[in-house]
Amino acid sequence: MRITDAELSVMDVLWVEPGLGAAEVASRIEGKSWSDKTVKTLLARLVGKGALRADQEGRRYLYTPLVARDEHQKSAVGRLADKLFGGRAAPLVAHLADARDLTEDDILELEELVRRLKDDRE
Amino acid sequence: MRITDAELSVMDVLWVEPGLGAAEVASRIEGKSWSDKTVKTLLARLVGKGALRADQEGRRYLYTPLVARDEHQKSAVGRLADKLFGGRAAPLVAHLADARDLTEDDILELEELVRRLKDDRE
DNA sequence: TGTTATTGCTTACAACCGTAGTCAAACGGA
DNA sequence: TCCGTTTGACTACGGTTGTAAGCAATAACA
Repeated sequence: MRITDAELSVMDVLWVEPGLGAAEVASRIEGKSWSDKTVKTLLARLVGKGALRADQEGRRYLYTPLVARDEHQKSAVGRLADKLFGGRAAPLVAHLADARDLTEDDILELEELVRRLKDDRE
Repeated sequence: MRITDAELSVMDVLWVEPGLGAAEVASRIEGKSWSDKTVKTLLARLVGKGALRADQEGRRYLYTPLVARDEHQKSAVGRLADKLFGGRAAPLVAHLADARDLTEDDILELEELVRRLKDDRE
């Protein structure tokens, strides 16, 4: 399931705080100056494509993600790897290192991650 | 500059073999059964957005990338990192490892990459 | 020389996306 | 009870994307 950029802003809110109503979601969107109508449209589209559940509560709905953020991140990264790098991981990471200056911590984290990957494999 | 999925198929051909004419590009596209009209439209759009150069040769054009594949990969990966991971590299790689089973070789390559990153930094 | 194939240019068109307006029902307060 | 406010449903509308058709010029072939 493809979640568009605009929709992602909405999901970001609900991943952090599930079960909000439309107005609450709208008020928590950062960086955009969207009309609440816009947010409602996005909510409706997300419900339509099965990314959110809408539970009626009185005369409004509370929205909850059906797709975990984790899952979405995973599938988006996987798609990019396939599309641009024939599914190969190392070149992707190399380009990432090039695109974003990695901090000391990033590198340590990566090191640890690679160590874990190696261990898991044995 | 954003290159769409369909456009990417065209770029992929020209990155491997620059300076082809429209018909040649069309014949080298893999995995799609596109009319040559479709390929021409995509070529024109790519020229329009400055991703390709069109050099007239007789009554046709030869197309050559103006954007290096490398540059495109880098910016796409960077965009994804920003959009989904707040620009942080390590979680992206972790999700990648989760999304695609890494081979022994992938892991060794990653290890080598991390080593190089560390060395560069000192 | 008349016809066919090729090429680029222009146009099309439905689906999707970002952004939002209109409308009607219902609730909450004066 | 009347009115503004909130909410969801429906509709809109220009731009982008995927996919392609139509047309006119020209090159190639019979």
